[in-house]
Formats: sequence, structure tokens, C-alpha cells
Amino acid sequence: MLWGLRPVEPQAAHGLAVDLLRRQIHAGLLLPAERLPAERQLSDKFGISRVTLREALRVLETHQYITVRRGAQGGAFVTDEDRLTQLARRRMSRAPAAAMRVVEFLTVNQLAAARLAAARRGTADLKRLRQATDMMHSALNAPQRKQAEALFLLALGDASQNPLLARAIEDGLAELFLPFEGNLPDGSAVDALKSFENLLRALEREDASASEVAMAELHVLLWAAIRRMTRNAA
Amino acid sequence: MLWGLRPVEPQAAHGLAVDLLRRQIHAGLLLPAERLPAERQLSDKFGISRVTLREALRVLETHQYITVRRGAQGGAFVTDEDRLTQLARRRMSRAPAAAMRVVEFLTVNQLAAARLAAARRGTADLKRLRQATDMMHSALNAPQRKQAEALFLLALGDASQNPLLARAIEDGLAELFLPFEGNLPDGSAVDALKSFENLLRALEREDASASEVAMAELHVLLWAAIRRMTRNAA
DNA sequence: TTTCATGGTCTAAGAAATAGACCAATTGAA
DNA sequence: TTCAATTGGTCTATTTCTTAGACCATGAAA
Repeated sequence: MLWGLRPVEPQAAHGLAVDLLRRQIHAGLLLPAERLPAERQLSDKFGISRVTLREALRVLETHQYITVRRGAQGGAFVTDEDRLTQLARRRMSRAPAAAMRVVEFLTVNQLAAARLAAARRGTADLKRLRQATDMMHSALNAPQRKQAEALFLLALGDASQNPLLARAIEDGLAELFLPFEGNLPDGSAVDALKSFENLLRALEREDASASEVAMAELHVLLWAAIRRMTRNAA
Repeated sequence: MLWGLRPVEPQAAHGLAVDLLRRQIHAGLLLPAERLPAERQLSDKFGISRVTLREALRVLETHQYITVRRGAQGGAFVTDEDRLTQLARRRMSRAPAAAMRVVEFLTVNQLAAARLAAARRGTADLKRLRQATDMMHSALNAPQRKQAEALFLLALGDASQNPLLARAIEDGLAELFLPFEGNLPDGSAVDALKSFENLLRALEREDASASEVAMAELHVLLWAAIRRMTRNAA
């Protein structure tokens, strides 16, 4: 029985590059106003020609994810924080239900990853997790916090030693595109940091159930944030 | 911070067609010895030219997923059951750990789908689920049982109304490629059928916790099967 | 034997991507 | 002010992938 025969959608090389960069911006790995490598370097890393990379940059520019300046010290820069927040809010308000579904998916898979990582994490995994936690401490603003949290969760996925879980978390984070929360309600950033630290410690001592508890705490905060945002968006 | 800069991998159109068909064979949706539509029809459904489709068929033929015969009543046929079982076993024995990871991933996401589907399934979803259950009853052999189970689980994913969960289940099933179990140990096929029916009934009466229980029963059987196969493979 | 649905082959054309050279703008150091 | 270096912008020739369509070869069934 042939099932769900839909037209195949060949992704052009420049389209893949667009996705790759857009996902990193959504996940918060690329900071606002951050400068990307020069075209010649980027095309080299992606394994595509410069012409093709430039097509990708043009698309991202059109969608206002980046701006491009030329001359020495020029290059492609991620859009500024305000604009990114605006893009994120627009996306959230266009399909608030979709955002809830993504969080649902992340909840399930991150919880599983936390449980498994407690038993399987290696020392290299712990190192990445600690570095991410340190970044949360030294973060000066919302984008830096978001970046550190994304790095932590990606490291958690890898620490589970399950490539499909890791991929699921990566996809979920890339799909989410949460706006930076300028003014958090009553120190929820502090709560989140505490829970991340609890999770880190649980992973260090291979305590699976404590890991799940800490992860669940984080999800409570995430759900609260999502509810707040979808309410504001509506 | 630019993260994980790997070369982009543009998928050629024929490569996508290969994946699509291979996934359906892995998941058991395409039965052994089943005949695919004629090239002109298939290329039309995929939205690619006949030449490109033929490239895909050539790849699948090389990997022994299909055989191609010409003349009237000819066409592309899925390989016979023995050969498919052999391919599945080879894959399983090459990376038994990978198969366990896939099952891990499916366990998590199917459980979540079962819980959510209990609250969200529509009548169309129930219809698909019942049809799949009926197919299990009338199945005459292992491939038909596997096909019906795959259809049930895909329907479950859709019934959860969460596209990411549905996609995760689809990916997991396509990745798994379990060999057909010719001789099951002491009627575990009967146990599985019973659990599927319990799940269906729980979904019908919107009982989330009963759905989870039934799903968990199925996972116990799946884990037992996986353990048996990886042991045999080793 | 004939029919005809089906795979097999060929050609001409177009679309996408590549490598590499060269131009244009901008900055900062001399 | 001038110049060198860096970076984006543009152009060309070439290769690879894909397409549309025509026509040939095979083989089962009428």
C-alpha cells in the first residue's frame, strides 16, 4: 500500500543554507547584531559556492533576519534585538497553537533526554553543560541568557546519547523562536537558573529522577512563558 | 555564535524519491512483492520527470529493495519477504544499539501521542484507527500485521493533533525496519492485538490514562521483540 | 498472432550550482 | 591625504541535474 504520495520537494542548496541560518537565529544561538563570517568563509564551511550562499543571504535579508553592509569590517549582521523580537512576536501571534504544539513536543523529548542523560552522560557532556550554566551566570541580557539555555538543552540532547532525541530537541528549539523577554515577571529568570543548576547537579550525580524533576520545573516555567506570550499576542 | 557549521547536503530529487520509497518499505507500509505504480504514474505523483524517477528506482534496485520487470504486467516490485527479512536483519546486526535508540524515541513519543490523542481525536481519526484494527484482525501473515500496526500508529500520531509528534512517529517507524517475525514466541501477536484493541477503546472513550497503559503494554512487547532480535543478530 | 501496457533509450533544452576572475565600497593605518 | 586590505557585488564559462517528449523493446493476455 503506497501511503501519502505527495510531490517530492527538492530543496535547493541555497534553501538549505537559509534554513540552517534561520534555525540558529530562532534558537537564539546567533545573537542580535552578531556578525556572520565573510561570504568566502561561510560558503566554504557550507560546502557551497559563493554565488549560492549569496542567494541564501538575499533571502534572509528579504525576511529581515539579517542586514548586509559592504566594505572593510562589513558583512552580514543578524538583525537587532528589537526587530528580532518583533519577528518572533509576529510569528507567535500568527499561529499561537503551533507554538504550544512545539512546547508540547519539547516537553516530552527533553524530559526523556534528561532521564537518559543522567545515566549516560560522559565527562565531555558534563563539561558542555557546565559551560552553558556558566554562560547563564555571566549573561548580561536576555539574548545571552537565551543563547546559554539553548546551548544547555542541545548539550542535554547529546548527553542522552540518542541521536533522535537530540535531533528532536534541536528541531523543537529551532521551531520555537521565542521572543526575548525584556521584563520577566517577578524573577522567573532566577527560578530558571536555579532549575538549570539543579538539573546540572542531578546529571553530575547520575540521579535520573532528580533530573526529571528539575526538567519538569523548567517546563512549568516554559509553559507559563508561552501562556503569557500567546495572551499578549492575542 | 555560529553552531555546528557542517556542509549543507543538497538532496537531489531522485534521492528524495529513494528515501520516500525506502521509508515506506522500512515501516512495512509497502508489502513484500507488492507492485508499485507504473513509472509514468509514479513520476507524476512525485512531481518529478520519468528520467529522474528511474534514477531512484535504479538505486533501490541496487540496494535490493525492489526488482524491476518489463513487459505488460511488468513494473517495479518490492523484494520478496525473505530478502526483506534478510535486509532488515543485516541492518539490525550492523547497529543493534541504533535500533534500541529508535525504539527509545518511539516509546517516548508514542506514549505522549496516546495521551494527547485520547483528548483530541476526532471522528475521522477514530475511523482510521478502527480500520487499522480491522486490518490486524484480517491479516493473514506477518507483513500484513506489520502494515496494519504501522497504519494504526501513524493514525495515532495524527490523532494527537501535534504535527511534530506525528512526524516523530513517522520518522521512528521509517528508521526502525524490523524484520517480519515469522514465528513469534507463544502468541505475542495475540497479546499485541489485545493491547491495540485496549488502546482503541481507551481512545474512543477519551480515557487518557487507559490509553497510556495500553500503549505501555505495547512498548513492553516491542522491547521484548527488539531484545530477541538483537540477541539473534549477535 | 496481435495487442498494448510497461520498462528502456535518446535528444534537445532549461535550471541550478560551481570555480574563478575582476569591480566597487569602506575602513583604518601610514 | 593616500594607500592597502578587507569585504560585498558582478560577470562568464562550465558542469551537473532535471525536464519534456518521442520512439524502441519486451512480454503477458486476449
